[in-house]
Amino acid sequence: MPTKCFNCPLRRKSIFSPMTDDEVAFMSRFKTGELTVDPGTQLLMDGSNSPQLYTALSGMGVRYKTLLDGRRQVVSFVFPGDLIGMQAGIMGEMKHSVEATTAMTLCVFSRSDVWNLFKTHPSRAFDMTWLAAVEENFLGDALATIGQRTAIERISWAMVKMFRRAEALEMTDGQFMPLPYRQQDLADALGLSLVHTNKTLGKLRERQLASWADRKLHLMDIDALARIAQIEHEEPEMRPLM
Amino acid sequence: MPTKCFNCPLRRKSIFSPMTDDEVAFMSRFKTGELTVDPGTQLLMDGSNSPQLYTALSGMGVRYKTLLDGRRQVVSFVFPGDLIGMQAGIMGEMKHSVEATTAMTLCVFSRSDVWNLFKTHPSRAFDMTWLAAVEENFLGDALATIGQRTAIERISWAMVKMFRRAEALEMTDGQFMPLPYRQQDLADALGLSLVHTNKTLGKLRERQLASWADRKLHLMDIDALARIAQIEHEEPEMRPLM
DNA sequence: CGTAACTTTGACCTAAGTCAAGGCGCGTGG
DNA sequence: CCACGCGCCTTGACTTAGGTCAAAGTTACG
Repeated sequence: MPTKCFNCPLRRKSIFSPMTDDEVAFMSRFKTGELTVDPGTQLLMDGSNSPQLYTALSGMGVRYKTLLDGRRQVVSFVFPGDLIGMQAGIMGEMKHSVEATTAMTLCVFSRSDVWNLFKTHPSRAFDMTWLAAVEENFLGDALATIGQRTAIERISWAMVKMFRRAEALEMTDGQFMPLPYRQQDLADALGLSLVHTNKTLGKLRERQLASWADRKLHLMDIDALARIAQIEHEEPEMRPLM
Repeated sequence: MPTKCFNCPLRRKSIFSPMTDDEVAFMSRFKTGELTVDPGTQLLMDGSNSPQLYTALSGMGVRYKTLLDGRRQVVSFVFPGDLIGMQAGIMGEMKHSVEATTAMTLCVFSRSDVWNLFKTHPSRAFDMTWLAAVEENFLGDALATIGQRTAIERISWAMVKMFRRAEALEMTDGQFMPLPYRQQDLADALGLSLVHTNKTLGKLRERQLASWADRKLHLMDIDALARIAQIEHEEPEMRPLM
């Protein structure tokens, strides 16, 4: 039985900007269903013009691009609350693929309703654009990371970024958070080889800064990691939820 | 004397989706002025909450992020028709800086009118989101380039991408296009050192594929470059102009 | 209990970075 | 009008971070 938007568990998290009753009611109508998928499921394919967009309710995934010869770039990790498939919703075609890493449940929206959303609910349209801007900003940061930072800086950066996201979503438990990916996924996200990623993770473990095993990430010293990665301290910003 | 939107020279280019008379009229009101700047001018600063957004009418620039210790990542090159400062317009604060490389003229919009645009002109709001999605897609491609491609592939990728953009804007002259940047800018965009960028450009010159001097790029064999970069052939897609 | 999907480790290699010096064109001021 | 300084490009010599290869652990699972 699908969750009704008005008691959406995600919306209560303090990271998400509040919605008016009218907005919630509209989203309830906008939502066409709920989807549950197994780990490994391909949600969206590069080049597809999927008629659906999704908001991740629970579970985690990866977005990635593939070069002709098979090299893979992980573009970002999908966390609960993320909107998936906006490119298809706006531009008509996906430019990357999305795969579920764990089991996921997703709110399903219909692409053809997006235009209606823009016409009748400008505040929700604004929020959707906000999400696009947040994503653009993130990709810019990721670009700076891959383009300029060393391996240990990159990995520290990724851990701090992911941990902060997890904190905002109340997914952390003390110094721990779930991190159900493979080292290969992180390597593909950071433009490093699997072997070098593994060895660099080993260094962080030795130095008692972070350790990642059994799909759990343990950050022992997030400030030290942030210093290594040269991440400035920033308050978590509120963001909309679609 | 500022150009009126209804005879905007840019809008005529076939790459830009057509606008209704009503949309043009609205943009005319949305536009608060025109700005002309000298080469080297800082248009927007990381962290600023500039009250303005711009559309580049002519001239070229760079968007970039800077790490604490000064390392610089060029996020993208600004071409005519690009919307600048949407992050501030939507999220309230710029997350990168923008600098004019050549002299530029820009349409000026007021950030405080953006919300009004969403309320009264959903089609223009949709277009703005489209631009954000295009930019997001581009940054994803750039990420894949820096993360996965070798130096010669990266540079070939950049040249083909830029040349295609220039073609769409009718800025090319046969095999030539203006490219007023320094090698350092390209290096910072691709995550390469200046020296290695220079040597790789030398290789492309030797192999008679591309040569870049005197702020002009000469692409002798764009297909060969696209093959090196593993760029799939794609028709230039129409995009909105703000 | 075998096999497949991941992680870990060691040995070796190479693409790209760093350092340093020189060249070239241009603008400015003596 | 020339020369000196500055910004940018070029080149060569050397170094290194990170890649590749290969093999051995580990865990989960049918």
